Order: sequence, then C-alpha cells, then structure tokens
Amino acid sequence: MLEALTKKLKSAGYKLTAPRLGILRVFAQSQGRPMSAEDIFAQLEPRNECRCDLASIYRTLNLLEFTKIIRQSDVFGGVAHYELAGEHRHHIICRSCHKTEPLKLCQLKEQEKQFARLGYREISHRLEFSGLCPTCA
Amino acid sequence: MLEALTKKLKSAGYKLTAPRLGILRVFAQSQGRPMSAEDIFAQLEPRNECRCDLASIYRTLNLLEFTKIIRQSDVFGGVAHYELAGEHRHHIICRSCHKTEPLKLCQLKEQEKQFARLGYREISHRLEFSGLCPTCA
DNA sequence: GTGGCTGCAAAGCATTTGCATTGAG
DNA sequence: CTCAATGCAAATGCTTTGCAGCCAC
Repeated sequence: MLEALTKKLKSAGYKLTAPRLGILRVFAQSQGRPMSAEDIFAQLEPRNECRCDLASIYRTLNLLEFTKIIRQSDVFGGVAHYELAGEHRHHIICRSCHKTEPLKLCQLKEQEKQFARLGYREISHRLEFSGLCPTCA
Repeated sequence: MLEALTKKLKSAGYKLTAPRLGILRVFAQSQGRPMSAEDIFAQLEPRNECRCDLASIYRTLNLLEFTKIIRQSDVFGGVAHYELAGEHRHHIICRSCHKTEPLKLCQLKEQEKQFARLGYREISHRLEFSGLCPTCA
C-alpha cells in the first residue's frame, strides 16, 4: 500500500524525502478519512520519521494532488481536507463535531434513510459536478 | 420574492438596513448561482442602493446563514460561496473559470453524460452527506 | 431615544512564497 | 556533485473583530 504510493511519486520524477514518506505513511493508514494539513502534522512522528515544517506539508499536499495521488475531499470551516485518490468515495460528516465516516455505497435518498436508522438527524447531502466547460475545454 | 426574504429577516427580529436589503436583492436576482462576498460586493449599486463595506457583507452573510435564508454552497480555492436556501439544487462548476450553472435534475452518471454531450470535459462529481451524528443529536 | 448596524482599520488564520541551506539520486 | 526539497520567516488573501458614530424601529 505505502509502497505503491512511493512508487507512484518516484515514477512521476520526484524525490522521496523523509517528509514525503511520512506524509504518505499517514495517508496509507488513514482509512479513507479526510485529513487537514494540521491533522497530518499531528500524526507525524518527529522521533523516527521526520521533524517537518507545516509549509512542507502544504507543499507536499499540493504536489500529491498534482500527481493525482490524493485529492481534495472538502473544506470545513475554511480548512482543506485531503484523502487518497483512486476509489470513488462518499462521506457523512457531523455538522457539530466534523467527524467523518467513509461510505462504501453510493445511494442518495435510500442512504439518507439508513443514516436516520443509525440515529443521525437533520441529514442532507450535497452534490457538485465539476469539469471544464465548453469554453475552457 | 425579495419581499418574502425581507419579511423572513424582520420576523426573525433583525433590522432591515440598506446593506441587507441590497444583499437580499442580489440573492433574489441570482438565479440560484452561488456567490462569494466579492461577487455580491460587485453587484451592489453604490448610487441607488448603498455604499457598503465588505466587512458588512461578511457579517450579513453569516446572519443570513444563521437565519437559514441562505446556505453555504461550496468553497472554491478558499473562497466561500452562498446561495438561497430552500430548493434542493445541484450545480456544475467549471474548474477553470469557476462559472456555476444550477441544475434542475438530480441524476449522477446519466447527468455526467449529458454534460459531455454539451461539450464539458473531465467531468466528475462530489457528494457529501451531512447531519448530526448520534452523539451530537 | 437607543440598541442594533455600519464603516473603518487592525487583527486572525490557513495557506503560500522567498531565500539560504541541505540532502537524495 | 547538483538541483530539487526543506526549514524558517515573512507575506498573502479571505474573513473576523474592536470600536466609535449612526440610523431603523
């Protein structure tokens, strides 16, 4: 898993440094849960791994997004969150504590009913299409 | 339309001032297109309407969101966009120019194919459920 | 009249950038 | 060795906040 990620980065022509390896490890262990730069920073182990600057995390996140290893998941309260690219995934996010759960299925109303059965309240969903419009394409 | 919005604000116990009226007018004429604070600022008419500060627009947006007259639509490149609450709406956004089109339908893959026929490229969609989790509810 | 609103200016935060130094290939 | 990547610090850009004056009710 981690090895596949490092390989992807190197084959794209980028150096494998300690900060990058650490960040990829955090993603490999993230269980599909979207993470902010600060989240990742908190999960790096300064002893064994690296003592890396927040600026480097931001730079690495941009690089990993550019190489399509990760994608931006969403922005909560002005803070960007990222997740591994690859699988098509949906999430349910608590508006109160911002805890995020990844889903396996992809259904709308039916899925909302299932959350209601699990005890979620005031459920809504948001769907955005994006792409290059005819003018820009 | 505009009258219904002002009524909602007043019945929630807030004063109807020139900046608020202007901002509500812009939303009433927005055709469901998500707008940033700057977008709204640009559409206010300083002659007839009001010469209003950006800070007041941000304050008003927060107030209108709190009173559920508008909702945050999405955040593109670190800039929050808002739209009138009420209808369930989806959008297609150009990743290049950020132009936003509101949709009437709610279909996923089928909808993407329709955009492809219209000339859109590299289409993707994003779906997020939100609500109060069992702990917070 | 008076408390809620506003404009203005300054502060806050997430994120980016400039630059000298360092280290992966 | 060499150029890309890093750490540090300063800058940027969106958004919020403190405060004195103003105006909708």
